[in-house]
Amino acid sequence: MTALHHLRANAVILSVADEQPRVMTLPGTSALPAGDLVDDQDATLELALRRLVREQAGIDLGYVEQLYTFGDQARSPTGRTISIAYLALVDAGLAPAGREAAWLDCYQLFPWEDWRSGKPEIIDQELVPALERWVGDSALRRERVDITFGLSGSPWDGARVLDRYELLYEVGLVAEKGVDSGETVAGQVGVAMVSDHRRMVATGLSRIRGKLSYRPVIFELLSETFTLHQLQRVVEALAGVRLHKPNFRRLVERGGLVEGTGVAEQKTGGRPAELFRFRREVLRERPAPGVGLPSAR
Amino acid sequence: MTALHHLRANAVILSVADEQPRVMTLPGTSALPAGDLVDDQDATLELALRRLVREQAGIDLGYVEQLYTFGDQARSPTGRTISIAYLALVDAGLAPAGREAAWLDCYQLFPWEDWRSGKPEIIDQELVPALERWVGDSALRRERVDITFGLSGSPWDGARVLDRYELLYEVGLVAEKGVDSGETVAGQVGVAMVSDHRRMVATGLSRIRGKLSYRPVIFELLSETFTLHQLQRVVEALAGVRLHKPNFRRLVERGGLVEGTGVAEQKTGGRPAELFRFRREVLRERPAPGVGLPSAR
DNA sequence: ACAAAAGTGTTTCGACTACACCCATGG
DNA sequence: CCATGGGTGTAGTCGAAACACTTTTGT
Repeated sequence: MTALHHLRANAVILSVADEQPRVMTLPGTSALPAGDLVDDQDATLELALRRLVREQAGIDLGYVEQLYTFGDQARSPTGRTISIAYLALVDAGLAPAGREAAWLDCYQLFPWEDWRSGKPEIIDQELVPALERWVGDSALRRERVDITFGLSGSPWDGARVLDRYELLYEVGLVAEKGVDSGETVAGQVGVAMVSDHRRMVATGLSRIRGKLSYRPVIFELLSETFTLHQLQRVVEALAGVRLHKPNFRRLVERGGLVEGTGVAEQKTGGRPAELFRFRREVLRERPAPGVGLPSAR
Repeated sequence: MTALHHLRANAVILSVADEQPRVMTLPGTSALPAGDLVDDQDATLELALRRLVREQAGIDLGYVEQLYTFGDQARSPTGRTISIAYLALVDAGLAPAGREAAWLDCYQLFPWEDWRSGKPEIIDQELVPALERWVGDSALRRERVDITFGLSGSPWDGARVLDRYELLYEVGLVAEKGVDSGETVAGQVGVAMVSDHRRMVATGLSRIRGKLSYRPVIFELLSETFTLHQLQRVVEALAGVRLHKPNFRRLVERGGLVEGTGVAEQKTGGRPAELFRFRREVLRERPAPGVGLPSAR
């Protein structure tokens, strides 16, 4: 009656260090922290995940949300594997590294997602030609590629990280496809991860890019106090775009998202900067407080 | 090593008829279509859900997205029950009813969510007094209640359907809590459903209310052509608020979301209205096309 | 005629953008 | 001094909100 299902939990743990978004992996692997959900010692799935990460990586997670449940993998004789993926955000200052945890640069996984120094070359040099071949004269494929990669006059939508990964997967441009199907295609892009872990990271990046503009999640990645410059750099790292400094300052200050502490940070490389902190009251004042990226509408 | 997990899929199937949002249930019950995921005959979980709904309710779903995976229920000796909930939207015109499927008014489940005729009386008459008692002098509870229910000057955020249900659950104001814990509290609100199905519907309503303003999902609930009045009524039904007619028209037309067909609908009760259709090209033009509700930022 | 619903014009308001510019510190 | 980053002013643009109003049908 009830079949055996292999149930796993996976953790996409993100932080930003040195202006790079990065995801936690198990040292020496390209695998996310993950484990079987074998018993019922935890009251909730989220608590099970927290325990799992504590045991595997020695870190107590703060912000955690459920990401997505993946169940489409190749089947095993004992039944389908179901993976419940969670997204966690940690302050780079508190994030461990070394024997227990390693960190992988997200833009090594998705080089086409970092537009901070302009349009990534890989798009026009490698992705577009391959995508064009795949499109052929299919109008459906044409529309999908245009929307997903912002071609033919469509705008680039930073939050479509997952759509882009999935399209590249279908086209055969990412290594996992070759691994899965046994065949290898020339010109694969980005660093691969085991199983469908890169898809999970793409899901996480999509989620947080979308959420930046309507929830103050960004402060989960920063210490208690920070300069506006640091805040801006972290937002830029995640969003993958450069922002206009004077306007960014006003948006977060006038938006009531932060408040000055009166204390100044000295080691800025220039004039000392005031330290700010997240202004919690904003949650009571505005329905959807976030940092507001260009074309968030 | 691997434990037995009871894995189920649940379907929150929404449509709007007679200006009321409603959710599909199995006839004679207050249960969502659901079933065990027992074998691997389906390539993906979503396909398994589609088959399940076809078999149980005799309907082929169109728009489907994964909602959330619930796993916190009371445990059984054979292991935890994991429920993967999906959200589906169907055009009221195509939706069946009768022996195979019944429909339950969403605002019977959540009477406090329908603000189309002003603030629902149940809020001030029943919810607020009970919530105030629960708050006591806890600042944490105070903040949570204020944000969730828009008290003490905080704005009402339509998309927080789930937050509100979960808070009422914790406070003991919804019947499921009594069912689960064996105790009953006086003054429970809204129609209950079996197990955690009402929570799933709340999750679905939250999701779609949030999505209305940045994805053109509303058209999944309408037939091929419609008057702007019909469109507005469906949006209002889901969002639970009245909208300003002239501005609504312009928002969807100038926003490129719809285009006129030149054909007129006669039976409007007044002047004939032009029939419109969804303008698919908007997907190529704008990053996040939606209907734009008041205070969507 | 009048009710009911469709549909248009115009003004105001506020949010975000872009551009130009000044300030304070370290080397 | 000048490089680096901190920080401010202001004008323009665009979309949304509010209000007043006209048009076309059925009864």
